[in-house]
Amino acid sequence: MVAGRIVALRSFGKVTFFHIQDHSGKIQVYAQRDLIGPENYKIFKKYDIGDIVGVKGGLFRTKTGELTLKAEHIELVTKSMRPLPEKYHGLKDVETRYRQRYVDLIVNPRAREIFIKRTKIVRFIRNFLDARGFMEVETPMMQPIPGGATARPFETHHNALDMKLYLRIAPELYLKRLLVGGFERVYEINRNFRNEGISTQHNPEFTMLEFYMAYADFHMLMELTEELFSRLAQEICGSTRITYQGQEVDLTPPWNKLSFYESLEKIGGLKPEEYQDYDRARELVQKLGENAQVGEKLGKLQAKLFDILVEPKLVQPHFIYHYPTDISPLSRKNEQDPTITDRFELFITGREMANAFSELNDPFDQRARFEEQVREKEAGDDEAHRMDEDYIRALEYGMPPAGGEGIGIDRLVMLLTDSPSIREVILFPLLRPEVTTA
RNA sequence: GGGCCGUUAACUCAGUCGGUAGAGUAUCUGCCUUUUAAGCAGAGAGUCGCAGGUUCGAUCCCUGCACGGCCCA
Repeated sequence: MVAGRIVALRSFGKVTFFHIQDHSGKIQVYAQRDLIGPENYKIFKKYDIGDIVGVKGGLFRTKTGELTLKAEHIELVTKSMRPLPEKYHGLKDVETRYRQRYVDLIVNPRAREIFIKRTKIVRFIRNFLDARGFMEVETPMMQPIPGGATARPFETHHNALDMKLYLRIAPELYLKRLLVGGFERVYEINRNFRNEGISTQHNPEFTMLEFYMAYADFHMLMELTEELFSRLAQEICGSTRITYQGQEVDLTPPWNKLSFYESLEKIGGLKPEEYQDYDRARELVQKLGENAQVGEKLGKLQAKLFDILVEPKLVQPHFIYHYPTDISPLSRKNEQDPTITDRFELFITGREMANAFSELNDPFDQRARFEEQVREKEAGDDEAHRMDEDYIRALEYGMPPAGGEGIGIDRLVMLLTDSPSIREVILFPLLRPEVTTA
Protein backbone atom coordinates (compact mmCIF):
# COMPACT_ATOMS: atom_id res chain seq x y z
CA MET A 1 0.00 0.00 0.00
CA VAL A 2 1.33 3.38 -1.06
CA ALA A 3 -0.25 6.63 0.08
CA GLY A 4 0.17 10.08 -1.36
CA ARG A 5 -1.47 13.21 -2.60
CA ILE A 6 -2.78 13.30 -6.17
CA VAL A 7 -0.79 16.03 -7.92
CA ALA A 8 -1.60 15.32 -11.58
CA LEU A 9 -4.42 13.47 -13.25
CA ARG A 10 -4.99 12.32 -16.85
CA SER A 11 -8.15 10.45 -17.51
CA PHE A 12 -9.18 8.48 -20.63
CA GLY A 13 -12.55 7.20 -19.75
CA LYS A 14 -11.90 3.60 -18.83
CA VAL A 15 -8.31 4.22 -17.87
CA THR A 16 -6.57 6.93 -15.86
CA PHE A 17 -3.00 7.94 -15.20
CA PHE A 18 -2.18 10.05 -12.17
CA HIS A 19 0.79 10.96 -10.02
CA ILE A 20 0.82 10.74 -6.27
CA GLN A 21 3.37 12.53 -4.15
CA ASP A 22 4.66 11.78 -0.69
CA HIS A 23 7.68 13.03 1.29
CA SER A 24 10.00 10.87 -0.78
CA GLY A 25 8.81 12.00 -4.20
CA LYS A 26 6.31 11.18 -6.91
CA ILE A 27 5.17 8.06 -8.64
CA GLN A 28 2.74 7.47 -11.48
CA VAL A 29 -0.27 5.26 -10.92
CA TYR A 30 -2.24 3.49 -13.64
CA ALA A 31 -5.87 2.83 -12.87
CA GLN A 32 -7.87 0.58 -15.19
CA ARG A 33 -11.61 0.08 -14.84
CA ASP A 34 -11.43 -3.63 -15.59
CA LEU A 35 -8.77 -4.09 -12.96
CA ILE A 36 -10.24 -2.26 -10.00
CA GLY A 37 -13.85 -2.98 -10.91
CA PRO A 38 -16.50 -0.74 -12.50
CA GLU A 39 -18.05 0.32 -9.19
CA ASN A 40 -14.74 1.29 -7.61
CA TYR A 41 -13.64 3.00 -10.81
CA LYS A 42 -16.78 5.11 -10.79
CA ILE A 43 -16.02 6.26 -7.23
CA PHE A 44 -12.37 6.81 -8.09
CA LYS A 45 -13.37 9.14 -10.94
CA LYS A 46 -14.74 11.52 -8.33
CA TYR A 47 -11.32 12.00 -6.76
CA ASP A 48 -9.63 15.34 -7.44
CA ILE A 49 -6.14 16.69 -7.63
CA GLY A 50 -5.17 17.40 -4.04
CA ASP A 51 -6.90 14.38 -2.53
CA ILE A 52 -4.78 11.94 -0.56
CA VAL A 53 -5.25 8.34 -1.64
CA GLY A 54 -3.94 4.91 -0.81
CA VAL A 55 -3.04 2.57 -3.67
CA LYS A 56 -2.34 -1.15 -3.74
CA GLY A 57 -0.74 -2.83 -6.74
CA GLY A 58 2.39 -3.98 -8.53
CA LEU A 59 4.97 -2.10 -10.53
CA PHE A 60 5.34 -2.10 -14.29
CA ARG A 61 6.81 0.04 -17.05
CA THR A 62 4.61 1.97 -19.43
CA LYS A 63 5.22 2.39 -23.14
CA THR A 64 7.24 5.49 -22.39
CA GLY A 65 9.33 3.58 -19.87
CA GLU A 66 8.05 5.24 -16.71
CA LEU A 67 7.97 3.08 -13.61
CA THR A 68 4.29 2.96 -12.72
CA LEU A 69 2.10 1.43 -10.06
CA LYS A 70 -0.70 -0.68 -11.58
CA ALA A 71 -3.58 -0.12 -9.18
CA GLU A 72 -5.50 -3.11 -7.94
CA HIS A 73 -7.19 -1.09 -5.26
CA ILE A 74 -7.52 2.65 -4.63
CA GLU A 75 -9.07 4.33 -1.64
CA LEU A 76 -9.61 7.87 -0.51
CA VAL A 77 -7.63 8.69 2.61
CA THR A 78 -8.24 12.45 2.85
CA LYS A 79 -10.45 14.65 0.70
CA SER A 80 -9.10 18.08 -0.28
CA MET A 81 -11.75 20.77 -0.11
CA ARG A 82 -9.71 23.41 -1.93
CA PRO A 83 -8.18 23.25 -5.38
CA LEU A 84 -4.41 23.27 -5.64
CA PRO A 85 -2.67 25.99 -7.66
CA GLU A 86 -2.19 25.52 -11.34
CA LYS A 87 0.05 22.63 -12.32
CA TYR A 88 2.21 24.40 -14.86
CA HIS A 89 3.03 27.78 -13.35
CA GLY A 90 2.59 26.59 -9.78
CA LEU A 91 2.18 28.99 -6.90
CA LYS A 92 4.21 32.13 -7.56
CA ASP A 93 2.61 34.82 -5.46
CA VAL A 94 5.19 35.30 -2.71
CA GLU A 95 2.69 36.55 -0.19
CA THR A 96 0.56 33.43 -0.57
CA ARG A 97 3.68 31.27 -0.55
CA TYR A 98 4.69 32.65 2.84
CA ARG A 99 1.22 32.87 4.37
CA GLN A 100 0.19 29.44 3.16
CA ARG A 101 3.52 27.67 3.30
CA TYR A 102 1.65 24.35 3.38
CA VAL A 103 0.51 24.99 -0.20
CA ASP A 104 3.97 26.17 -1.24
CA LEU A 105 5.44 22.94 0.10
CA ILE A 106 2.91 20.81 -1.76
CA VAL A 107 3.42 22.40 -5.16
CA ASN A 108 6.92 23.88 -5.24
CA PRO A 109 9.72 21.30 -5.13
CA ARG A 110 12.24 24.11 -4.71
CA ALA A 111 10.62 25.18 -1.44
CA ARG A 112 10.69 21.62 -0.14
CA GLU A 113 14.32 21.27 -1.12
CA ILE A 114 15.38 24.41 0.75
CA PHE A 115 13.88 23.24 4.02
CA ILE A 116 15.25 19.74 3.66
CA LYS A 117 18.69 21.28 3.14
CA ARG A 118 18.17 23.54 6.12
CA THR A 119 17.59 20.52 8.32
CA LYS A 120 20.67 18.81 6.88
CA ILE A 121 22.80 21.89 7.53
CA VAL A 122 21.74 22.11 11.16
CA ARG A 123 22.26 18.39 11.65
CA PHE A 124 25.71 18.63 10.08
CA ILE A 125 26.69 21.46 12.42
CA ARG A 126 25.51 19.50 15.44
CA ASN A 127 27.52 16.47 14.36
CA PHE A 128 30.54 18.65 13.64
CA LEU A 129 30.49 20.19 17.09
CA ASP A 130 29.53 17.01 18.94
CA ALA A 131 32.47 15.24 17.30
CA ARG A 132 34.74 17.90 18.80
CA GLY A 133 33.51 17.40 22.32
CA PHE A 134 30.96 20.19 22.41
CA MET A 135 27.81 19.85 24.45
CA GLU A 136 24.52 21.29 23.28
CA VAL A 137 22.69 23.28 25.93
CA GLU A 138 19.59 25.39 26.31
CA THR A 139 19.71 28.74 28.05
CA PRO A 140 16.93 31.23 28.80
CA MET A 141 14.99 32.72 25.92
CA MET A 142 13.25 35.02 28.40
CA GLN A 143 15.77 37.15 30.23
CA PRO A 144 15.48 39.86 32.87
CA ILE A 145 18.48 41.64 31.33
CA PRO A 146 18.75 41.24 27.57
CA GLY A 147 22.46 40.92 26.91
CA GLY A 148 25.14 39.54 24.64
CA ALA A 149 24.47 41.85 21.71
CA THR A 150 23.59 45.40 20.88
CA ALA A 151 20.00 45.38 19.69
CA ARG A 152 16.52 46.45 20.72
CA PRO A 153 14.70 43.64 22.54
CA PHE A 154 11.06 42.57 22.62
CA GLU A 155 9.55 43.16 26.03
CA THR A 156 7.07 41.01 27.85
CA HIS A 157 5.75 40.64 31.35
CA HIS A 158 5.53 37.76 33.76
CA ASN A 159 2.27 38.02 35.69
CA ALA A 160 2.93 35.79 38.69
CA LEU A 161 6.31 37.35 39.43
CA ASP A 162 5.09 40.75 38.23
CA MET A 163 8.34 41.36 36.42
CA LYS A 164 9.46 42.66 33.10
CA LEU A 165 11.12 40.09 30.89
CA TYR A 166 12.79 40.36 27.52
CA LEU A 167 13.03 37.88 24.71
CA ARG A 168 16.70 37.21 24.32
CA ILE A 169 18.76 39.06 21.75
CA ALA A 170 21.59 36.55 22.27
CA PRO A 171 22.45 33.62 24.55
CA GLU A 172 26.08 34.73 24.97
CA LEU A 173 26.25 35.73 28.63
CA TYR A 174 24.51 32.53 29.76
CA LEU A 175 26.77 30.33 27.68
CA LYS A 176 29.82 31.97 29.20
CA ARG A 177 28.39 31.42 32.69
CA LEU A 178 28.52 27.75 31.74
CA LEU A 179 32.24 28.10 30.97
CA VAL A 180 32.62 29.40 34.51
CA GLY A 181 30.66 26.37 35.69
CA GLY A 182 33.12 24.03 34.01
CA PHE A 183 31.36 23.06 30.80
CA GLU A 184 34.33 23.86 28.63
CA ARG A 185 32.77 23.38 25.21
CA VAL A 186 29.15 24.39 24.83
CA TYR A 187 26.89 25.42 22.01
CA GLU A 188 23.31 26.39 21.43
CA ILE A 189 21.33 26.55 18.20
CA ASN A 190 18.16 28.43 18.78
CA ARG A 191 16.14 31.54 18.18
CA ASN A 192 17.13 35.10 18.97
CA PHE A 193 14.64 37.96 18.84
CA ARG A 194 15.40 41.50 17.82
CA ASN A 195 12.84 44.26 17.66
CA GLU A 196 14.05 45.77 14.44
CA GLY A 197 13.02 46.25 10.85
CA ILE A 198 12.24 43.45 8.43
CA SER A 199 14.20 43.05 5.21
CA THR A 200 15.51 40.41 2.85
CA GLN A 201 18.17 39.75 5.48
CA HIS A 202 16.30 40.33 8.73
CA ASN A 203 13.45 38.50 10.38
CA PRO A 204 12.52 39.51 13.95
CA GLU A 205 13.14 35.96 15.11
CA PHE A 206 16.09 34.21 13.60
CA THR A 207 18.26 31.23 14.39
CA MET A 208 21.73 31.58 15.74
CA LEU A 209 24.48 29.14 16.53
CA GLU A 210 26.72 30.24 19.37
CA PHE A 211 29.57 28.11 20.61
CA TYR A 212 32.25 28.63 23.24
CA MET A 213 35.48 26.80 23.58
CA ALA A 214 37.68 27.11 26.65
CA TYR A 215 41.41 27.55 26.02
CA ALA A 216 40.80 28.53 22.41
CA ASP A 217 41.42 31.95 20.94
CA PHE A 218 40.09 33.75 17.91
CA HIS A 219 42.81 32.37 15.63
CA MET A 220 41.70 28.84 16.35
CA LEU A 221 38.11 29.85 15.68
CA MET A 222 39.07 31.11 12.22
CA GLU A 223 40.41 27.70 11.34
CA LEU A 224 37.41 25.95 12.79
CA THR A 225 35.10 28.24 10.83
CA GLU A 226 36.93 27.58 7.57
CA GLU A 227 36.65 23.88 8.18
CA LEU A 228 32.98 24.01 9.11
CA PHE A 229 31.93 26.14 6.13
CA SER A 230 33.98 24.33 3.54
CA ARG A 231 32.85 20.92 4.71
CA LEU A 232 29.26 22.09 4.83
CA ALA A 233 29.47 23.39 1.27
CA GLN A 234 30.97 20.09 0.16
CA GLU A 235 28.21 18.17 1.91
CA ILE A 236 25.25 20.33 0.85
CA CYS A 237 26.37 21.68 -2.54
CA GLY A 238 28.88 19.01 -3.52
CA SER A 239 31.74 21.49 -3.83
CA THR A 240 33.52 24.23 -1.94
CA ARG A 241 32.98 26.45 -4.96
CA ILE A 242 29.39 27.54 -4.99
CA THR A 243 27.20 29.99 -6.85
CA TYR A 244 25.19 32.59 -5.00
CA GLN A 245 22.77 34.71 -7.05
CA GLY A 246 24.96 34.38 -10.11
CA GLN A 247 28.27 35.10 -8.34
CA GLU A 248 30.95 32.48 -7.85
CA VAL A 249 31.94 32.08 -4.23
CA ASP A 250 34.98 30.00 -3.38
CA LEU A 251 34.86 28.63 0.15
CA THR A 252 38.04 26.61 -0.22
CA PRO A 253 40.35 27.42 2.73
CA PRO A 254 42.37 29.35 3.60
CA TRP A 255 40.35 32.53 3.34
CA ASN A 256 41.43 36.15 3.12
CA LYS A 257 42.34 37.81 6.38
CA LEU A 258 42.55 41.56 6.87
CA SER A 259 42.57 43.65 9.98
CA PHE A 260 39.68 46.05 10.39
CA TYR A 261 41.87 49.07 9.69
CA GLU A 262 43.58 47.40 6.76
CA SER A 263 40.20 46.73 5.26
CA LEU A 264 39.22 50.41 5.58
CA GLU A 265 42.37 51.29 3.67
CA LYS A 266 42.75 48.52 1.12
CA ILE A 267 39.09 47.92 0.35
CA GLY A 268 37.43 51.10 1.57
CA GLY A 269 40.09 53.28 -0.05
CA LEU A 270 40.57 55.46 3.05
CA LYS A 271 43.73 57.03 4.39
CA PRO A 272 44.53 56.56 8.11
CA GLU A 273 43.89 60.23 8.85
CA GLU A 274 40.43 59.97 7.29
CA TYR A 275 39.24 57.36 9.77
CA GLN A 276 41.53 57.95 12.75
CA ASP A 277 40.75 61.64 13.11
CA TYR A 278 37.45 61.94 14.95
CA ASP A 279 36.12 65.04 13.17
CA ARG A 280 37.14 63.86 9.73
CA ALA A 281 35.62 60.44 10.30
CA ARG A 282 32.36 61.97 11.48
CA GLU A 283 32.24 64.34 8.55
CA LEU A 284 32.85 61.48 6.14
CA VAL A 285 30.07 59.38 7.67
CA GLN A 286 27.65 62.24 7.20
CA LYS A 287 28.84 62.83 3.68
CA LEU A 288 28.07 59.21 2.91
CA GLY A 289 24.51 59.78 4.03
CA GLU A 290 24.58 58.13 7.45
CA ASN A 291 23.72 60.07 10.55
CA ALA A 292 26.38 60.50 13.20
CA GLN A 293 25.30 61.49 16.71
CA VAL A 294 27.31 64.11 18.56
CA GLY A 295 28.75 61.89 21.31
CA GLU A 296 29.30 58.87 19.12
CA LYS A 297 32.52 56.96 19.69
CA LEU A 298 35.20 56.86 17.02
CA GLY A 299 34.84 53.08 16.76
CA LYS A 300 31.21 53.44 15.95
CA LEU A 301 31.95 55.94 13.20
CA GLN A 302 34.58 53.61 11.81
CA ALA A 303 32.07 50.76 11.87
CA LYS A 304 29.68 52.88 9.82
CA LEU A 305 32.44 53.62 7.32
CA PHE A 306 33.12 49.90 7.17
CA ASP A 307 29.45 49.06 6.60
CA ILE A 308 29.23 51.43 3.66
CA LEU A 309 32.65 51.22 2.05
CA VAL A 310 33.90 47.73 2.80
CA GLU A 311 31.21 45.20 3.69
CA PRO A 312 29.37 45.15 0.32
CA LYS A 313 32.68 44.43 -1.44
CA LEU A 314 33.49 41.34 0.58
CA VAL A 315 31.96 38.79 -1.76
CA GLN A 316 34.59 36.09 -1.33
CA PRO A 317 35.07 34.93 2.26
CA HIS A 318 37.02 37.43 4.35
CA PHE A 319 37.93 37.41 8.00
CA ILE A 320 38.11 40.96 9.26
CA TYR A 321 39.85 41.04 12.64
CA HIS A 322 40.91 43.45 15.39
CA TYR A 323 37.73 45.45 15.78
CA PRO A 324 37.77 48.67 17.81
CA THR A 325 37.27 48.14 21.53
CA ASP A 326 34.51 50.78 21.56
CA ILE A 327 32.16 48.52 19.66
CA SER A 328 33.24 45.22 21.22
CA PRO A 329 32.20 45.38 24.88
CA LEU A 330 32.51 41.62 25.46
CA SER A 331 35.77 40.97 23.61
CA ARG A 332 39.23 40.60 25.04
CA LYS A 333 41.55 43.53 24.35
CA ASN A 334 44.56 42.97 22.17
CA GLU A 335 47.77 42.51 24.19
CA GLN A 336 49.73 45.09 22.20
CA ASP A 337 47.01 47.64 21.50
CA PRO A 338 44.15 48.03 23.99
CA THR A 339 42.12 50.16 21.56
CA ILE A 340 41.40 47.05 19.51
CA THR A 341 40.13 43.60 20.41
CA ASP A 342 40.94 40.04 19.44
CA ARG A 343 37.73 39.72 17.50
CA PHE A 344 36.83 38.88 13.93
CA GLU A 345 33.81 38.89 11.73
CA LEU A 346 33.38 36.71 8.68
CA PHE A 347 31.90 38.21 5.52
CA ILE A 348 30.68 36.34 2.45
CA THR A 349 28.59 37.79 -0.41
CA GLY A 350 28.80 41.18 1.26
CA ARG A 351 27.09 39.93 4.39
CA GLU A 352 28.14 39.28 7.94
CA MET A 353 28.10 35.51 8.45
CA ALA A 354 29.88 35.10 11.77
CA ASN A 355 31.15 37.11 14.71
CA ALA A 356 33.77 35.69 17.03
CA PHE A 357 36.30 36.70 19.61
CA SER A 358 38.64 35.77 22.36
CA GLU A 359 36.34 36.26 25.31
CA LEU A 360 36.85 38.99 27.84
CA ASN A 361 37.25 37.14 31.15
CA ASP A 362 38.64 39.93 33.31
CA PRO A 363 35.78 40.99 35.65
CA PHE A 364 37.32 44.40 36.30
CA ASP A 365 37.67 45.21 32.62
CA GLN A 366 34.20 43.81 31.95
CA ARG A 367 32.69 46.05 34.62
CA ALA A 368 34.42 49.07 33.11
CA ARG A 369 33.12 48.16 29.64
CA PHE A 370 29.57 47.74 30.92
CA GLU A 371 29.81 51.08 32.72
CA GLU A 372 30.89 52.70 29.48
CA GLN A 373 27.93 51.10 27.71
CA VAL A 374 25.56 52.35 30.39
CA ARG A 375 26.90 55.87 29.84
CA GLU A 376 26.19 55.51 26.13
CA LYS A 377 22.71 54.25 26.88
CA GLU A 378 22.09 57.25 29.12
CA ALA A 379 23.34 59.46 26.31
CA GLY A 380 20.56 58.11 24.11
CA ASP A 381 21.86 54.95 22.47
CA ASP A 382 19.03 52.53 23.17
CA GLU A 383 20.98 49.64 21.68
CA ALA A 384 23.86 49.95 24.12
CA HIS A 385 24.57 47.03 26.40
CA ARG A 386 23.12 46.96 29.93
CA MET A 387 24.91 46.30 33.19
CA ASP A 388 24.71 42.68 34.30
CA GLU A 389 25.98 42.34 37.86
CA ASP A 390 25.48 38.61 38.02
CA TYR A 391 27.54 38.11 34.89
CA ILE A 392 30.39 40.07 36.47
CA ARG A 393 30.01 38.01 39.64
CA ALA A 394 30.35 34.89 37.50
CA LEU A 395 33.55 36.25 35.94
CA GLU A 396 34.85 36.97 39.44
CA TYR A 397 34.76 33.23 40.13
CA GLY A 398 37.07 32.84 37.14
CA MET A 399 36.22 32.00 33.55
CA PRO A 400 38.84 30.09 31.61
CA PRO A 401 40.25 31.94 28.63
CA ALA A 402 37.99 31.01 25.74
CA GLY A 403 36.98 31.70 22.18
CA GLY A 404 33.37 32.15 21.27
CA GLU A 405 31.52 32.53 18.00
CA GLY A 406 28.08 33.21 16.65
CA ILE A 407 26.91 32.12 13.21
CA GLY A 408 23.61 33.20 11.71
CA ILE A 409 21.98 29.99 10.56
CA ASP A 410 19.44 31.68 8.31
CA ARG A 411 22.06 33.55 6.35
CA LEU A 412 24.16 30.43 6.11
CA VAL A 413 21.19 28.53 4.71
CA MET A 414 20.56 31.37 2.26
CA LEU A 415 24.15 31.09 1.06
CA LEU A 416 24.06 27.31 0.65
CA THR A 417 20.62 27.21 -1.01
CA ASP A 418 21.20 30.25 -3.25
CA SER A 419 18.19 32.01 -1.72
CA PRO A 420 17.86 35.77 -2.22
CA SER A 421 15.67 36.41 0.82
CA ILE A 422 15.68 35.23 4.43
CA ARG A 423 11.98 34.54 4.04
CA GLU A 424 12.80 31.78 1.61
CA VAL A 425 14.63 29.88 4.33
CA ILE A 426 12.24 30.48 7.24
CA LEU A 427 9.15 28.27 7.11
CA PHE A 428 6.81 30.87 8.54
CA PRO A 429 8.35 34.33 8.22
CA LEU A 430 6.67 37.16 10.08
CA LEU A 431 4.05 38.99 8.00
CA ARG A 432 1.39 41.46 8.94
CA PRO A 433 -1.87 39.72 9.77
CA GLU A 434 -4.18 39.02 6.87
CA VAL A 435 -7.20 41.27 6.70
CA THR A 436 -9.43 38.66 5.22
CA THR A 437 -12.15 36.34 5.69
CA ALA A 438 -10.85 33.15 4.19
C1' G B 1 10.33 56.54 7.71
C1' G B 2 11.10 57.64 1.96
C1' G B 3 10.86 56.10 -3.37
C1' C B 4 9.23 52.78 -7.16
C1' C B 5 6.12 48.60 -8.52
C1' G B 6 2.07 45.20 -7.74
C1' U B 7 -3.09 43.67 -6.00
C1' U B 8 -8.60 41.27 -11.93
C1' A B 9 -11.95 33.70 -11.08
C1' A B 10 -9.06 28.73 -6.50
C1' C B 11 -3.95 29.32 -9.57
C1' U B 12 -1.00 31.81 -13.72
C1' C B 13 -2.08 36.01 -16.39
C1' A B 14 -4.63 39.24 -20.40
C1' G B 15 -7.78 43.54 -20.81
C1' U B 16 -10.82 48.09 -21.00
C1' C B 17 -7.50 55.60 -24.90
C1' G B 18 -13.93 55.50 -18.89
C1' G B 19 -19.58 52.06 -21.24
C1' U B 20 -19.73 46.84 -14.82
C1' A B 21 -14.54 41.75 -17.84
C1' G B 22 -11.47 37.40 -20.79
C1' A B 23 -7.84 33.05 -21.65
C1' G B 24 -5.34 28.74 -19.92
C1' U B 25 -5.22 25.58 -15.64
C1' A B 26 -8.51 23.74 -11.80
C1' U B 27 -13.94 22.30 -10.98
C1' C B 28 -18.61 20.13 -13.19
C1' U B 29 -21.01 17.35 -17.68
C1' G B 30 -20.25 14.28 -22.17
C1' C B 31 -16.68 11.30 -25.51
C1' C B 32 -12.11 8.67 -25.12
C1' U B 33 -8.10 1.60 -22.50
C1' U B 34 -0.56 3.79 -22.37
C1' U B 35 -0.94 9.38 -20.85
C1' U B 36 2.55 12.83 -18.63
C1' A B 37 1.25 20.96 -19.53
C1' A B 38 -3.05 14.27 -22.77
C1' G B 39 -7.08 15.60 -26.42
C1' C B 40 -12.14 17.13 -28.14
C1' A B 41 -17.10 19.39 -27.00
C1' G B 42 -19.91 22.08 -23.38
C1' A B 43 -21.08 24.52 -18.37
C1' G B 44 -20.57 27.11 -13.89
C1' A B 45 -17.24 30.41 -11.47
C1' G B 46 -15.31 37.50 -10.31
C1' U B 47 -17.83 43.27 -4.38
C1' C B 48 -11.36 43.85 -11.07
C1' G B 49 -7.58 44.88 -2.72
C1' C B 50 -10.73 48.64 0.50
C1' A B 51 -12.88 53.67 1.09
C1' G B 52 -13.87 58.29 -0.90
C1' G B 53 -13.76 61.81 -5.21
C1' U B 54 -14.47 63.31 -10.50
C1' U B 55 -18.18 61.63 -14.18
C1' C B 56 -24.51 60.39 -17.05
C1' G B 57 -21.38 56.10 -16.07
C1' A B 58 -15.10 54.02 -12.68
C1' U B 59 -12.04 47.73 -12.71
C1' C B 60 -9.71 51.82 -15.73
C1' C B 61 -8.72 58.78 -13.96
C1' C B 62 -7.66 61.38 -8.88
C1' U B 63 -6.94 61.05 -3.35
C1' G B 64 -6.41 58.24 0.97
C1' C B 65 -5.82 53.49 3.22
C1' A B 66 -4.51 48.13 3.53
C1' C B 67 -1.42 44.08 2.19
C1' G B 68 2.86 42.48 -0.50
C1' G B 69 7.58 43.01 -3.35
C1' C B 70 12.18 45.61 -4.52
C1' C B 71 15.46 49.63 -3.40
C1' C B 72 17.03 53.45 0.03
C1' A B 73 17.45 55.37 5.22
